[in-house]
Amino acid sequence: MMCPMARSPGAELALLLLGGFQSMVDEVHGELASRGHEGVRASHEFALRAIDEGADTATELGRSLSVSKQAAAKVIVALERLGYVEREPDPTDARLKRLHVTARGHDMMAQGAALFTEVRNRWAAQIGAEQLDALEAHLTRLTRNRSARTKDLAAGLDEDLGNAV
Amino acid sequence: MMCPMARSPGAELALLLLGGFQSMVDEVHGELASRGHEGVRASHEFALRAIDEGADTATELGRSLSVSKQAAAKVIVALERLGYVEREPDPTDARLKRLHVTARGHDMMAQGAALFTEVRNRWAAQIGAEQLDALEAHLTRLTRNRSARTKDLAAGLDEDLGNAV
DNA sequence: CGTAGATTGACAACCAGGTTGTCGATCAGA
DNA sequence: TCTGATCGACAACCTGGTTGTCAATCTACG
Repeated sequence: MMCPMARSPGAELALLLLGGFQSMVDEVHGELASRGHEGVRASHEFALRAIDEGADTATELGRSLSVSKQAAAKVIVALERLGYVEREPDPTDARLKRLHVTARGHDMMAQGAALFTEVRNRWAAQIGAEQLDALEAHLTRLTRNRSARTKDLAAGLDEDLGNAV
Repeated sequence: MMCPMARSPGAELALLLLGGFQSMVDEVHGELASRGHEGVRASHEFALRAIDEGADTATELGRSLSVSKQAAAKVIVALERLGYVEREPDPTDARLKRLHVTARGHDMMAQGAALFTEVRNRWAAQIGAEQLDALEAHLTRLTRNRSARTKDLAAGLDEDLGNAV
């Protein structure tokens, strides 16, 4: 009763993976908040990175996040409100509103990346760098098939990616 | 643009962990659906297990899931609708409605556990059993502190556990 | 040209899964 | 017996996603 989900090694592994993810994210967001970036969600970080890497319209962002353009639009207004992106009309295509990451946005991205990597380094120190590399290599291999599947669909929507716990 | 979230090894690790979890869950639920258990969510499996392990009232379930009793009540009606639990008034305490897992519920639990373990075995076959054991041991260690923290709060609510992705 | 079809971003409605607050019914202890 | 705690239900709300629809705009073809 005190130990959640024993009994199935498989389920336990799944929980462990989820727990690891949440552990990292909590850690990073806590530190991020105390460095002037409060209210940041993991999805904000990932969306901001996607924008910075070229997904500079709502529809494009939705595509690269494998999410509807409406959902992408919602995170854009959040990012805008937080001061991480700005939106301005495209001079050559009046339908588009071009996105660009602000200085504050870049600061958040840099700090987030550094914090994630810091957590990763702490893990590496605990279990050994080559062990952590091995762990990553394994996870990459183990999820490659599915990633490929999901990526192929591109704007795929019959995958229920939002069903995590 | 095609490769999501490069640039930060730490963020990549986090994504890898999340991807691993989702990969397992998707796999299991797909198979579960094709075996007569459609509409099952990960939360259903975990809640059902908690109920079976003794959390046989709504409030108790909420406690053992670290969630409000109202949220627990919602998953209970879902489980009831799916035929996995039944609810009947407690003869000795008229406030309580005692929960019990149905035969169908036990079947789902068994199949779910078996499928999770099957996925885990496939992973073990791919990366080696002792490597997988090592991976689990590492994740356990790496998340132990946080788990302990979270567990201590018990009905804690200042942790934003729902912030995954 | 001009028009038919795609595409873009906005809006509304909805759903799932959480939250809080409140409430009546019930139990339990002083 | 009364007072306080607990239980389950209900309502309202938030978040992050979905679909459907729409006017505006581009684009390619006749």
